[in-house]
Amino acid sequence: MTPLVHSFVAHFGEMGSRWGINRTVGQIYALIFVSPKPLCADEIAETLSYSRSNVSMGLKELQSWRLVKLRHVAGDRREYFDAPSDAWEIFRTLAEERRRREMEPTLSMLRSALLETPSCDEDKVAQERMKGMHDLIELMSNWFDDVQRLDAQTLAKLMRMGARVQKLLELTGQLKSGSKE
Amino acid sequence: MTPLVHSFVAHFGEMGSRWGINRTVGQIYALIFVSPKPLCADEIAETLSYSRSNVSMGLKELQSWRLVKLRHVAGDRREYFDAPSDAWEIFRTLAEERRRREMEPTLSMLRSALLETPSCDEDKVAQERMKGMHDLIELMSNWFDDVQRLDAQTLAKLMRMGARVQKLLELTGQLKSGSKE
DNA sequence: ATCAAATTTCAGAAAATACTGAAATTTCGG
DNA sequence: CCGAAATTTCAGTATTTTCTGAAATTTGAT
Repeated sequence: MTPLVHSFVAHFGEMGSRWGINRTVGQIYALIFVSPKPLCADEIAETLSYSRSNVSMGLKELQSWRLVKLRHVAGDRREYFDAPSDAWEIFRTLAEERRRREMEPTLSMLRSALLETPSCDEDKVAQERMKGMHDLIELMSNWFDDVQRLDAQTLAKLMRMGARVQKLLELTGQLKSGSKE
Repeated sequence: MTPLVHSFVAHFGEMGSRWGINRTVGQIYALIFVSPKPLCADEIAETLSYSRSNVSMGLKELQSWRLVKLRHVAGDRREYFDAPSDAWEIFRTLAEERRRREMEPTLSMLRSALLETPSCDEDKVAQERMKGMHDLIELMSNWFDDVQRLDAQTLAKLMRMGARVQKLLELTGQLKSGSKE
């Protein structure tokens, strides 16, 4: 590993826990991400000094996040991995997986909590707050879904507009009020 | 704790680790969030059966995330806590803290990695990939910043538009091409 | 300033998580 | 199918994180 790659890999190892993955998984991903060619488990284990089995589990985890893709090299029985290098694709994948793992379970818990009949004033207040949380999470979740469908270019344009979208929205409001609906 | 509140609290405890906080912290937050009145550390420790010191550390953590606010009750020396109940405010706070904790350190690592002179072809490829990642994170980071400044109403409107924003953008493109710039 | 109530700190125990190596299983070329 | 190469599983160990209780510190009413 060159010093440049080493520092990148080390950083991903350190940040791993904040991102909800562990050190090994973070480092494996970083290594695959910057590698010019697909890597096999042995190379990864060797480079990072982790056991072959640990790397195997890490790769499974990364596949479950859809952050690495399995490749086959002609005339080689081993499995090779590379990572999508398009940042937008990665962002989409992460957003989708996080929604699935971090938002959906809560949404479904909130949905059933909101169906309960409150048994006291305390429950009434609790349900009101849960309702607020539920509605926001649902809104965000649907928004993610919509945004997934935009192409990278449009998405980038939107982001670059940033707060100026507000102006656009005001403008449309005016247009609309003078037309249908 | 009523069964309704209990299930909400338990869920936050379980999800905690996916969200980058621990079980105690998740449960303390959930309890404060749905409580009709501010709670003090003793009440929380009692309700959740955690030690007073654990609750103290959990509250510190929640304060560092700006998810709970310190209150004082007249004629009582103890510290009471409540949580902002406006979902948008919570979202803003979370987005801002996550950016600070999860994106900024990586952005600064990437910035310095990109200043290095690549020592070989491998480094050249690595830097290209890092550049892609850097640019996206920076774009998102700035976008968050912009979005922070929008009021809840505008933000909600934007989200509800979802993918239809694309139409709006196309429209503006047409308008623009017929005007300045 | 005093002192009791409240909070925080921190060392060590408990629990959870990550990691390894050996064994089991799968895979695929012949 | 056979068997070597590759991958996965899993029980046990190591490490990290969380949690507690006792001691130290801070706070604020008197």
